[in-house]
Amino acid sequence: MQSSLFPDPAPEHPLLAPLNPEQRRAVTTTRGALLVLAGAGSGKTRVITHRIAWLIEHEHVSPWQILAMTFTNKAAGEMRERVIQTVGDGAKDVWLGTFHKIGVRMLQQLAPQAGLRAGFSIYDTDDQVRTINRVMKALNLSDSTYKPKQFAQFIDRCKNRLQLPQDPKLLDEVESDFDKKALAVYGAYEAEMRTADAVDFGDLIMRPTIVLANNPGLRQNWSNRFRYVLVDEFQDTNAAQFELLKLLTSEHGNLCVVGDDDQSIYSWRGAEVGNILGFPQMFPNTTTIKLERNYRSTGHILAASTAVVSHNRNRHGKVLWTESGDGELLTLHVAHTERDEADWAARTLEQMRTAGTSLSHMAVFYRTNAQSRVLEESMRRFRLPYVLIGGQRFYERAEVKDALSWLRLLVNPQDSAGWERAIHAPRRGIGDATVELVAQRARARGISLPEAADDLLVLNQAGRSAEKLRTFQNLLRSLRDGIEGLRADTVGAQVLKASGIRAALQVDKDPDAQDRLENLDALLAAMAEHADTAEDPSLRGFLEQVALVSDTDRLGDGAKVSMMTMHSAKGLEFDVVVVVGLEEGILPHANSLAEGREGRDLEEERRLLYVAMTRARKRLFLAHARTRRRFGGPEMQADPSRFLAQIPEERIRVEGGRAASHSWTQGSSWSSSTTTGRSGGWAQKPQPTGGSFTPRQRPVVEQEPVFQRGDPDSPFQPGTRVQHGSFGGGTVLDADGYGSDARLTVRFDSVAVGVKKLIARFVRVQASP
DNA sequence: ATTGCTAGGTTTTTT
DNA sequence: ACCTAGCAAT
Repeated sequence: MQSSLFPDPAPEHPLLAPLNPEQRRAVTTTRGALLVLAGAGSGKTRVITHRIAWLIEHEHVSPWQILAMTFTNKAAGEMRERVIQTVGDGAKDVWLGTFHKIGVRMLQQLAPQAGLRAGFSIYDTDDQVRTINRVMKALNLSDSTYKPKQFAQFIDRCKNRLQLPQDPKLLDEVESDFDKKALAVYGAYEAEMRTADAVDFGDLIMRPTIVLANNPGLRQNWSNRFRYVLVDEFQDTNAAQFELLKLLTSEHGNLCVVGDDDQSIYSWRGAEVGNILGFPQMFPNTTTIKLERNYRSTGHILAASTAVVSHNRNRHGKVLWTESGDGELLTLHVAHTERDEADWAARTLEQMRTAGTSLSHMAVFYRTNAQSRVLEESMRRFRLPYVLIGGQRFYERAEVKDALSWLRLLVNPQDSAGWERAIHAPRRGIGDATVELVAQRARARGISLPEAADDLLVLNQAGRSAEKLRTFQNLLRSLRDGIEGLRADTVGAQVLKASGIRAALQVDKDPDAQDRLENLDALLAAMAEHADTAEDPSLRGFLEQVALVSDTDRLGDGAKVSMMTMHSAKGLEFDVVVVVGLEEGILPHANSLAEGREGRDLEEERRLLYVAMTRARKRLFLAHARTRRRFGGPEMQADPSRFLAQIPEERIRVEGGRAASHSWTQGSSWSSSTTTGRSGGWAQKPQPTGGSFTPRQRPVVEQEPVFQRGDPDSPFQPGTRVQHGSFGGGTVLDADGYGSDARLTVRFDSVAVGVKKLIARFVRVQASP
């Protein structure tokens, strides 16, 4: 069916033996520009690792001449491991890492040209916002209607497109009041970053790119150094990243990009699908290879996910196929509330475990991190071990950030954001007034906060808290003097002690203080591990790692269910996948439904579901709840996601509650809705594509019936006869709440049972006598 | 200067 | 429901 028109290059070579013809071509086409359109589960990682191995073993390229870029540390780690497995330890010299990691390594070597000192700091989003806040104060914009985050977004957007504040094109584009102010903030922010010897995430790509672009000699050197450049997940590159790739391959043009336009889900971060869609035009002699054979999923899963994504108009278009059988049907569960949904997820996973699947091969995906809480609760209730991927990161906890800010100050004495944090960690009698004094001095002289503090002390203008400030500065200096040649974790221990961070927590009566202390110990443990195992065991190396690696990147240790957002799921695969919250407003997310975006956001939401579905190897469970609370408010009606209607009905089975689209036509059908089975669902009805669940097409009743105590419409009027699975028949005494969650007080007929309080969903209303 | 309270916003996704 | 920034009280 998909046999190649090209003869197999060298099928007898052991590296090529496990590959199909297209994969072989992708591995052996080493010269020039190569675009590999790799469908989900088509063996993309295998192609990249074998290609690297092929270059080294067959073409005798030195490992250090190969550069391989990924987007996540997970992907980089996996790839590194697999390459080493294939070619041995020689592969350790391959430059393999995330774009940002490669950016840092380049910047370390290009620091002088980039105007940075060797120990420069990497600011995270939090540091960035702090800096913008300070800049806004300086520009008297603190009271403006715009928030620091908006300016941060503006700055990121500029950097993703390689636009410096003085860029003439940027100046041209500026029109609105916001743009004008944002540009001013951007300029001042850059100046501030320079005084602090700091870079942000955007800089990690933009700065090396600009250096190479402005310096033909360096560009030549770097491009000659890397003879072969490979990029994974190319659909997620932004303009700056693509430009960097062009510069790095300018001497030889050996650029191999692998990606899938259907899995482009990061446009909000500046990714341009155009990079992959227009790649052949950009590199005129591009070889294009499509990998369309899927090795991962069952036929049903593949067909269902393909059906969904094929509703998108803006795509290359691939036809994935598989030789594995159809497998089990997909399952759609209709839950009443998000809690029911979570419980069902836990129960389903438990069943899968009983049936023999290891928990480490199961995952639950959701759209927003906020959805994880209910799921966690259910997992705990059902005693299912789980790992949360993403979410609140270890290194973002306040006490950990406090300790890190001290460490950063030791490596980079000009780190203003670190200084601003460290001076309050712990509280030392220096308040905002003093900090503001320092900030003003820094502004006036164009220097960093720590330097300005020294400046004020020398001039005796540090105000009331001068002595405390002097103690702080001296402490920093003496710590800095003593760390030469020490292990990172030794320094860490010293800092925790000398700063008073640990002591302050030890006397803290807050019940969480113990947890925080344990987190600090965990930080020290991480530092020790780093000192023992890392390629660059220095403190600087540790801080760099912290800035670029989220701790939860590692997964799959132990028999635990993985829980993560659909975004983090990209690149992973699991035997059993459960996707929850498939409702309008969640997926597609409400923010993607705004007017005037030509449906592009909606298409990205659809791709997100596609990514989620295609992670599954054997079983795929989908769920939506009929009501959900947002912001802890009351349960609100939620409509099933329009994307569900795009799954062919013969691929999916509806289970659980009465199908949503029937509930409002049948009155209080919810009272019997816990009966499992297939009591007529939307899947039985022929559905036109394009979403028959949109509100305007629904029957008139918009609101789920809500019953409060004493509500005359409630089917649970006092006196109503009900039936319970184990307690038998009884009579309702009182009802409170609404829907299936109503709390009932029931006198059961059996004297042994007596009066019980229970939840409405556990009883059936008996037919009227 | 620090603590403790309230109000208001928050939830899209991440290197 | 939860977190934060901003305010009043100490």
